Amino acid sequence: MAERREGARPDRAVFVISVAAELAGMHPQTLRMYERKGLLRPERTSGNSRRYSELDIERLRLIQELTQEAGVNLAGVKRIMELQREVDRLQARVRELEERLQHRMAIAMPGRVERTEIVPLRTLAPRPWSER
Amino acid sequence: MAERREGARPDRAVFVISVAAELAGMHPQTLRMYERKGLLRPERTSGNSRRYSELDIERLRLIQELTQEAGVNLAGVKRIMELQREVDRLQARVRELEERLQHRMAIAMPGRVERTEIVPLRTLAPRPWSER
DNA sequence: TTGCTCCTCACGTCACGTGAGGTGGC
DNA sequence: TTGCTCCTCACGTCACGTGAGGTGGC
Repeated sequence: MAERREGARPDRAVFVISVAAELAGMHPQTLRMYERKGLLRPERTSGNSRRYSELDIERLRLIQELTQEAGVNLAGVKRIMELQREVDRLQARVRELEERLQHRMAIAMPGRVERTEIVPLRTLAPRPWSER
Repeated sequence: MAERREGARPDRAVFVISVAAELAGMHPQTLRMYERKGLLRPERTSGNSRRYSELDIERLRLIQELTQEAGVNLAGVKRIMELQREVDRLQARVRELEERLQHRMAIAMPGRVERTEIVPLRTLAPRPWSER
C-alpha cells in the first residue's frame, strides 16, 4: 500500500498569514478579523503565529463569496456555515437511508428495483441472505 | 365533520401594516423595507394595501431574532431562511425514510424492533401484510 | 538588518432603521 | 374630515475592510 503524502492533506496547516491572504485574495488584517469573529480558527505555531490549511483557504473563499456576492455580513456568514454543515449532514443521512431501503427492496423484489416504495409483501418471497 | 373556521388559518392575510407592525414590535417602514429586500411578500388588497398573515408575523419575529440577537443583516437573513427551509425538508425526508425502514424491520423481525439496522433474513419469516 | 509576525486604533463607506414629507382612497 | 395607506428622501448609527503605528522573534 502506498504511503499517503503529508503535504497533500487538506487539513494540514501550512500557510502563513501573508500566503493565505494572497491565496484567498484578501488583506491579512481581514483574516485576523475573521478569526476574531469566530469564522475560522487557524492553528498557531509555538511562537503564536497563525498557520492556515487548504480547508481554511476554502473557507475563506466561501466567506468572500457570501460577503461580496451575496452581501451577507459576518454574523450571517457564521450562521450560514453552521446551517450548511447541518444540510450536508442530513443529505448524507438521507443517502444512507435510501441505500438501506433500496437494499431491502432488492431483497423483497429481486430484479424489479426502480424506486424505494412501500409495496405489499403478501405474494412475494424474500430472497435468502445467503444467496446475495 | 366540523367545518374549519377560516379566521384560524395561519396563512390567511388579515392584518393591515400598522397592526402587523404592532404585533411584531416593529416600525411600519421596517416592514416595507423587508418586503423591498425580498424577505417576505404580504398579500395586497385590490386597493394595493398590504395584508399580513399570521405566518408573516412569525416570519417577522424570526427576522427580528436574527437581526437583533444574532446581528445578521438582511442579505444573511434571506439566505438563512432559505437554508432553514432546506433543513426542514431534509429532516422530514429522514423521518419518512426511517419510518419506512422501521416498517420493513417490523416485517423482518416482529416484536424485536429497536434500531434500523441491516440484519440477515435467512431464519426469519416475514409477517404477512394482511395481518398488520 | 530585513521582512515577517503580533496587536490596537482610526477612518471611510455602506447597510439598516426610522422619521419627515407629500399623496391618495376608504 | 380623520386616520389610515402608499411612496421617496434623508440622516444617525454601526459593521466591515483596510491602513497606520509600534512590538517582537526567526
